[in-house]
Amino acid sequence: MSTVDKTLKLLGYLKTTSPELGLSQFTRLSGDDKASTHRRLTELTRAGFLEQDPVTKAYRLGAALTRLALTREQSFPLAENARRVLERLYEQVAETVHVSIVQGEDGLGTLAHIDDRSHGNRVYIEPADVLPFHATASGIVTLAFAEPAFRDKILARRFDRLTSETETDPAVLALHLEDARRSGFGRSEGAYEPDVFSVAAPLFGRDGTCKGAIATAMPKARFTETSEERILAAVAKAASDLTSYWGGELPRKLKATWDYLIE
Amino acid sequence: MSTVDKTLKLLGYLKTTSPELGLSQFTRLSGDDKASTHRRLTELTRAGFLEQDPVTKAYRLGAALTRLALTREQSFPLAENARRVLERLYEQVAETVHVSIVQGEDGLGTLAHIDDRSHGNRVYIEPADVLPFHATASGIVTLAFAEPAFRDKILARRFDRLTSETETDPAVLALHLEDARRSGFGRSEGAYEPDVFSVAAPLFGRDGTCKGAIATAMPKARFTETSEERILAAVAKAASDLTSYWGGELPRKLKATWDYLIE
DNA sequence: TCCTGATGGTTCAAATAGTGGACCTTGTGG
DNA sequence: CCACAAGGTCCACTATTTGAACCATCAGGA
Repeated sequence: MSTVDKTLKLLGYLKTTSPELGLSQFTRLSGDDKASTHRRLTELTRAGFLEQDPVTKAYRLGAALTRLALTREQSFPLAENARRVLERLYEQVAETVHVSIVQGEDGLGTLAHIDDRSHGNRVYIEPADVLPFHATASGIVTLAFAEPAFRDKILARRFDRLTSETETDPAVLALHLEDARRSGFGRSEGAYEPDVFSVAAPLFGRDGTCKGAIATAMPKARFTETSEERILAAVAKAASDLTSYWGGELPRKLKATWDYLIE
Repeated sequence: MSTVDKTLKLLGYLKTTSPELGLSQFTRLSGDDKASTHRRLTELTRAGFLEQDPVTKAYRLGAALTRLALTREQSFPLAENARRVLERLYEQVAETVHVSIVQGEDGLGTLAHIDDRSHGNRVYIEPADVLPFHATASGIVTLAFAEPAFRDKILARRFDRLTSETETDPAVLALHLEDARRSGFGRSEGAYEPDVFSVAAPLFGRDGTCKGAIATAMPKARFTETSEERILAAVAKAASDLTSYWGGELPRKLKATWDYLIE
């Protein structure tokens, strides 16, 4: 493994659950010795990828990342396109909608969302939440269309039970993935939050890989046989649009599957 | 210079003006040989910091950056805090307001903004624009409070004349910086866009350095002697608030200067 | 008071990982 | 059909990275 790899890997240890780490913690996590870890951290800090708290000496993610992400966003406006597509989708489904993208191996991070404002009983998005792969419609469908190697790595983990409906058995989850691959949609019925129903469709980037999902979430009661086809069609259309805005393409199979929905 | 440095430096060559570069272009820009450059690019691609277009073979900034920036934003919600403070500021000045942060050596990138919706004659923010240091209120005040080394590096450049009012003489710009340091405010009178007046105040991060500026922009005619003090006070208050939300502190001198405005 | 075991940080000989000139392949324009 | 520039690869040589041992500081305990 190259030095650069080892150095960049350090950034990955900083998560929302542990946004600041000290030298010793990095050393333990990486399994390398303290001296090398320290030099790597110093290099990242010099480059602006990390910032060091002058008092506690702890390291956190730095401004250079924001800057580069901003540049990326300006050149290839993923979030802006997402927002545009979400607005159209929201007009059609009148339920909370969101676009989330893969965040390492933890789950999905929300890139953009619109909260429902038309119903009394609505679903809120907590934008800081990381959506777990196994318990959300977005997670399931993303995994279903992800690279096999990545999928296997995730499926090899232990899954938390978040509600009484959460599926934690890898074998059953694999069936759900199979189902998502067949239909093009991920579904979750209260697996993440009780009583919340959600449908998600995959999004693909320029390199053809699945980058995340677009989804809508609503109280279970409002997902009826009457509304189902309308909602699925709207979500599929949105996923197809956003994928092409992102410069990607739907896999041929998926396009064929959705043919009857997006004409 | 370490390998990691050389590798990370490659990311810096991707800007909004050249969002995609090929191997040869990177090689020329870095001055290194092709083989090393190629290996570095490959490593960055593997780590997700770059993406390679499968057809053109060109490299662009990758999804890992968005992911890490998202994590940073969730842990230390710079943009969210910015938006909150902007809303308060907008209520007070009822003009277009924005927060922009240093983007390498090119200028400032806009992190959040609210466009005026109360006047017929209003100023629009183009969020993709990079605000040059020499021609905007935000740029001037950021430079004024930046590290001397950084300031000198920027001042050593050639400046473009964007409007008939743009100042391009480094000596005169140095005086403007002096002025901004004294008052705590940067000003621009049509130097970026004709007829647009703007006032900006500096923002400081946890490490005590100036990260960017908060500003309001309006048609020249609406910045009058009557409105001036109200606007300055609101901007100063907003800068002070946002700085402390960001975990930073105003330099003691500046705090004293603004004392009469923010009590 | 003086241990003990954390923390962050530094040193330098040994060894590993990075370097870059030369080379291959493909595609475009003349 | 050639020349040139593009992306990419090879491998002997060498410079950078490595990590055990080191120091300084701090907090708690006997």
